[in-house]
Amino acid sequence: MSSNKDAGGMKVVVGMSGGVDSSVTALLLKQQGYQVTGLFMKNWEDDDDSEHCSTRQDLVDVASVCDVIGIDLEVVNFSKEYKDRVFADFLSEYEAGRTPNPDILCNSEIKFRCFLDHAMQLGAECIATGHYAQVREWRNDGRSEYQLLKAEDGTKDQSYFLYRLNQAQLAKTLFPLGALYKREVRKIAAAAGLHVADKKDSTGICFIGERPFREFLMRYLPTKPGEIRSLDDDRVIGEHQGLMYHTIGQRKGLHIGGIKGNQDEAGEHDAWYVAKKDVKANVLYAVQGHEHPALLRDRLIAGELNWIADRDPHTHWVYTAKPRYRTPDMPCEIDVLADGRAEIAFAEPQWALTPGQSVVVYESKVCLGGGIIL
RNA sequence: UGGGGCGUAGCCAAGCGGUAAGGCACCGGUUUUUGGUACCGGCAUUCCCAGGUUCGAAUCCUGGCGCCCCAG
Repeated sequence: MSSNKDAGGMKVVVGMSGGVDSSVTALLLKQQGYQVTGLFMKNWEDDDDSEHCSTRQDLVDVASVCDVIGIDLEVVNFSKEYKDRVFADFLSEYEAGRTPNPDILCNSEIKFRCFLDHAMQLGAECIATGHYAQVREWRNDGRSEYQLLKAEDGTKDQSYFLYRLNQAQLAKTLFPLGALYKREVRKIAAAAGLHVADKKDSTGICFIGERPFREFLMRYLPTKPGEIRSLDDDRVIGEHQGLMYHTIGQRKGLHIGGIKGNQDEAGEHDAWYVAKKDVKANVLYAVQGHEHPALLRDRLIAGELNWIADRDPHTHWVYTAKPRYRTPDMPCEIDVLADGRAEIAFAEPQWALTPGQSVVVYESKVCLGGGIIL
């Protein structure tokens, strides 16, 4: 975070979800002397049964936390914007056979755009969220540049989800948890008497929440049955209900059991994994065994690039990159191509590189940006 | 209907007289601010059916039924 900013009375709006992280974020800023307002976003209208709707409880939690900390709470609804700028893309990507990461778009389009703009209208000078990441202002020749850094707690680092942010957005952002470890955050919450101290971390798509994913998709993308074939011999080995319900490297949901001739003497089988989608022919290609070579590739092309510093990375320079969230950084070289795309070559083959997912590039602790795998 | 082989959970499959391995699939959980992966756990009182032999059978015998192969 930009700790050199003077906290004296500075007005900051904190995005609060009802979890420990954003609660402690607000608490810390308040303690540091900021003038803090909590803002709860409701960005998804539940047309669902209430089974998966935890936002009601989340709002109750936020209100309680704000009360304890002693800050004002506001509620906004960006459902329309979320639907138009995040969810529409999410659906069209799935329809095109890719596997998008909606939370990345949600950050660049909602949290750090709609929310940021709204905070500015409220007279705030900056916003803060409970992300585990850091922003550093880098001064050089009288110019300043904002860098996005990994969190101190490497196991919780969320810079991956923030790689599409730009200078203007980072300039107005604080990540007070960036230097803390998760266990410390929970301890702080407990010490301050925040009842969310032990609340379970939330998962699932941001604002939509955890729910049976395939069923959820089916509500928007109708089934379209087709063949499942073995990539190796082109044999038909099953049927799928729609390519969009599967992703590269996926094992669950293929319903492929034992096949005569594909087992050892004792009848033991390796599991099958999705290796390729032929959208045009509506055929899903699968491969047997986690270590199958078809699941490994050492290079990829990425599009829709975003470089946080507004300049391309060096060609033939060794960086590291994550081809999906929560995989270790892998050494790689980047070749920025003429058409706004980039080729990334990894030192080691990567497992199940998936179109639609994001590759995020790092130079040590600094997140340089990234793009979407084509 | 001459000869041979086989019928074990949704699929593949061990067992060949001593009281149902294993894998895949599926389900549940853990991990996780996407999807996925990985990990852990669950999953046949019963072996095509009906009789019989035996202290005891999925395993032996008899008769059905159903598949497959070679002959015709």
